[in-house]
Amino acid sequence: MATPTTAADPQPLGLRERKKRRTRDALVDAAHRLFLCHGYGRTTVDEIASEVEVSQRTFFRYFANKEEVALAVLAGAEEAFLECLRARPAGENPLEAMRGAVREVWQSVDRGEGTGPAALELFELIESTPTLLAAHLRHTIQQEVEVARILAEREGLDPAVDLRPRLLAAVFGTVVRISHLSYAAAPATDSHSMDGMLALIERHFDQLGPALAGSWR
Amino acid sequence: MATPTTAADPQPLGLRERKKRRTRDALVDAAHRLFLCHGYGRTTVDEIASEVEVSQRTFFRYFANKEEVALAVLAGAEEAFLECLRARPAGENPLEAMRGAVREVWQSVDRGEGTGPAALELFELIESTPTLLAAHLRHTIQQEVEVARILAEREGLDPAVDLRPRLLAAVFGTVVRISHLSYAAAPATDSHSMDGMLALIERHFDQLGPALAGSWR
DNA sequence: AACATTATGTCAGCTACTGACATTCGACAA
DNA sequence: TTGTCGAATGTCAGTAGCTGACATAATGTT
Repeated sequence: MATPTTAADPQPLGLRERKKRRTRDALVDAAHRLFLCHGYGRTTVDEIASEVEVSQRTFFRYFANKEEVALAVLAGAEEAFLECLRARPAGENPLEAMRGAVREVWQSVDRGEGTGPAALELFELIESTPTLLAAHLRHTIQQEVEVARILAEREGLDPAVDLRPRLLAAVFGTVVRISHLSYAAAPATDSHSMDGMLALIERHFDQLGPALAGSWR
Repeated sequence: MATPTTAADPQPLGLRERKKRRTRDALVDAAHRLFLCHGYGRTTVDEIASEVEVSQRTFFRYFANKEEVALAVLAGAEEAFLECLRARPAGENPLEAMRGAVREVWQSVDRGEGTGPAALELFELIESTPTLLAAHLRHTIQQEVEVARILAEREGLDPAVDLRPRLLAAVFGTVVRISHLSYAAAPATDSHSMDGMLALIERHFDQLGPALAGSWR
């Protein structure tokens, strides 16, 4: 019965891995607190590190740079989106699949998994911090490349030849981003929920056709 | 006749302004040479400054950061695009106006004004340098906001209410960016000219409708 | 020629980030 | 338990981007 190493049934994580995950989470947490409180620029890496009682050098072993710790939770959500998209039924066309995946992700956020409630504040922080915005946009287009890859595979296309996947992924990303913006910009009136966000995205998608059409009058 | 200050007929620029412009141009030039030769990351600001025989501090009086000197010529092209767009006849619809403005800018580049031939190499440098790419994307969306403002004004719309200008500007920016990418990625075969670039953009725009349509098969 | 403005140089300092090496801590076996 | 190995961490020194403060030099103005 008694295996020498503690059994690996529920979580095959050793003590070591758990500890690493703990300090990583603690760093992200402390960083967010400090960023939201004092601002990104006025928070030094040393402060974040000493908050978790870790050396600065260790911080940079977990995160390549200061931006990464700020965008960490977003990176998680992006990864979740990719997994949802890959798991969408093959019968759906590209647009349906992406809408479905976005819905899934926001609903899981709504249930409090992962990022939690600070998502909105985080968006504002990013938008108002040039460095963060730049890094975030770079991540976004990387995400779009991956999304295009998935879409092309679903449809059996070669992404080097057919540019529709890349194009659709980019347009979709744009719609989501603008939705985020007008969501955050809107006075915190009604429907500040995930349903509100999804409705916004749908609405913007509906405006896409008219926007591309010739005249607007 | 003899005005004390030299007359301001052809160029109202004083000696001071000319000198400033000269050193600024020299800095951009030296920076580009060094970046393309040794890479962005391996070029220090001190090297750029001493190349022009200027102190590092002076460099930072001309450019807020190292990225800015790399993206300077692009910023010029973006400004030119805005001016062209503002000058388009009011009869054109938004899409026509933007296509026309893009055509004008590329044609002026073709005539050797401003950026010149190094445009392609610069794009590759930006795409392959994470920091530069991030900064460039940030500039791009700022540009899109301004474009949306112009479009809204042309059509007499309130950009806070109607999101079509913002949406169209973003989609247009995306199409142009992807066109640049596939232009640079293509083997330097035929039509590596401004006409080729414009044709690419047109082609991608034609694919936009199909890409947004339901199924691709 | 004298003065006001403005660009530049110098210096000191902060912060992000990295390489190298020593140390400590968790994993695993005897 | 003990000992050994590898991984995580700490410490230290150093580079580079960037800024404020002040002195100096160049330019424009009267």
